[in-house]
Amino acid sequence: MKLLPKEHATLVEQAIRAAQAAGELPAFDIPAIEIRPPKRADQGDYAAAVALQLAKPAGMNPFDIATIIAKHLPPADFVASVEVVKPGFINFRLNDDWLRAQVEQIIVEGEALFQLDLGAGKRAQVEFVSANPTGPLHVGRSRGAMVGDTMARLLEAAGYSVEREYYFNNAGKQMHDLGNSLRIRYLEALGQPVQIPETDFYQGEYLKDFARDLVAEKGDALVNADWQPFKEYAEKRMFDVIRATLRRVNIEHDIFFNENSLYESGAVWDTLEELQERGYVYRAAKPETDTTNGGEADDEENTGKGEATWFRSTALGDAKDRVLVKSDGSPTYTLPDIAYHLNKYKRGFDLMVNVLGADHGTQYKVVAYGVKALGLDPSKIHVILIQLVRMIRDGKEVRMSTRRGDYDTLDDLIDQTSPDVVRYILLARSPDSHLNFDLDLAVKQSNENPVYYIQNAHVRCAGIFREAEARGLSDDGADVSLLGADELRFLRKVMELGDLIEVSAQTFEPHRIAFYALELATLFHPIYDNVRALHGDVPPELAKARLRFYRAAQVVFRRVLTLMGMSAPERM
RNA sequence: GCGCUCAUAGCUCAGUGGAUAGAGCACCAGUCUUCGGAACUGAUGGUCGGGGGUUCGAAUCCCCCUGGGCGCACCA
Repeated sequence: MKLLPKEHATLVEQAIRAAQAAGELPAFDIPAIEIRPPKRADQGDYAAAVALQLAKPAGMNPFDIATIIAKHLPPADFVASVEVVKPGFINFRLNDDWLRAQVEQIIVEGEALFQLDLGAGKRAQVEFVSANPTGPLHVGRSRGAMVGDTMARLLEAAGYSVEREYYFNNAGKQMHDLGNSLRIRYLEALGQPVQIPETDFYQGEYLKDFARDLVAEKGDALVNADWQPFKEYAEKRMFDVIRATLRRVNIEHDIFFNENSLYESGAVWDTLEELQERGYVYRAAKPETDTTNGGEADDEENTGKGEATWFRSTALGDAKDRVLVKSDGSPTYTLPDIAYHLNKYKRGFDLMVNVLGADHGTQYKVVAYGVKALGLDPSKIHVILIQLVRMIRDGKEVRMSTRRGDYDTLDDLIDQTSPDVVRYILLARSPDSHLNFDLDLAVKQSNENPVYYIQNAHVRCAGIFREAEARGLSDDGADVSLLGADELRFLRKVMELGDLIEVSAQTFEPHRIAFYALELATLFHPIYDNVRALHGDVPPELAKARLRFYRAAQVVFRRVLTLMGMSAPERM
């Protein structure tokens, strides 16, 4: 399938070169030529503003430049006409016959529609979710889950070979607290008098369930055990729950990477050593430079703790140096984080995408400094920073807290709505934008909810073919030249999908596909009303051509829904 | 206080320096004697938070201001 913006850009570039060779345009460096569909239909299907950009370097009137470019444009099968307009726009109009012929091409490509080779031979990794298994996934985390998985799908569509990775830590204080919390619940389940601690305790109902199961399995054999066996049991059970939840929304990670393995392999200390060799490490009771307070104020937090090991990240532009190893000899989270990314580089990915919550905004920069300090190319990593989700119910914000157990879990949310609704709502927002998840709206199964609107387009196509089959009608050997203006309008939009995949993948903006899907559905439904295939008044040949069109439309909706990790239902 | 980020229709939000700023929902008015029906059509609705600047051209880039969110640990 052709990427029309690129195709047009090539034509324009060739025209500029030809005009320069003919002496009609002066010599200048040809800029990147941007071609895009204009906002209004009377401005053509694709437009180039390059003549306006060239006015200064060429020292000419933009309209004249555009006229000269248009004169030198080589012919192309997809172009019907070219028009030069007022300030200097070059407007292209697609050839209708060529467009109609795309119906067959769409059907041929099927589920691989607009599969690109942008990342051909390249390996990409997307790290997302990465929640420690201290509880079920809650809604706050799940936005990153949908964005990450959709990002992975788009990269696959762009031609990358993609690995999905989940990074977690089962060795820290959180997991210790989890084990201890389960221990208390276990004793409680055995009928022993227990005191529920005020702090460092996970209050979720799920631990009571685990405790009951544990009693059923082992009886009172663990009465005198410490937190450790409880932690191991809880971790295993928790991961089962988390993976099952993710599977419900079509997410499956290829690799679960345990931070602890970086300690077991020695990678953490190797990383420190390498940073040291490169001159980025020093030991001191205080940072060498403290740009936050000019080194004047004697921070209490920096005193009386002895010597720590510091990362001289200020040498790379950081606001302050960071502690790598505390004075008690244990590393901070920063060091294993850097070691983890070093590990990723060693695995040879060409591209690494990290999906993180906005609360990690500072931390990822420190990791980037670490990567740079190790002599690696930080531009291979791209971070998608996700703003937090606010749950709104009855017009009011619902606060979430993992510890107190009164949060809305992703499972709850799926139960109340559907996997597809959750996927779409959490995807259909720019990552930069705060997301108000209106629970009341999401629960509603009405046309206020775009998910149904989009999926219904696919359902309607499927319905047509159920009915056609019942009537013994076929679209074999259809003459697509009979398709009209409505269908052409839809096909024009379809032709934008390839560019959308490319841009989304390159700019790491998976939300674009969600808006595209809605636009496509908005275009489709009126056509479905107008362009009838099964109505008695429609001549057989025309009916056949229209069926062919709907077959292509169904392919497109299935492709788009699949890219979003959603189902393409046959009926609703 | 410092850093990052956001502010666009009543609400929720799109908008990759280009032409007259868009969509969904809500609201209002209609359509289908319901074919395939979570459907369709139309209307209303905007000083793009405010003020400067760069540019032939700014919602978009730069600076200042106002107001939200998040971060500023030898926690993760």
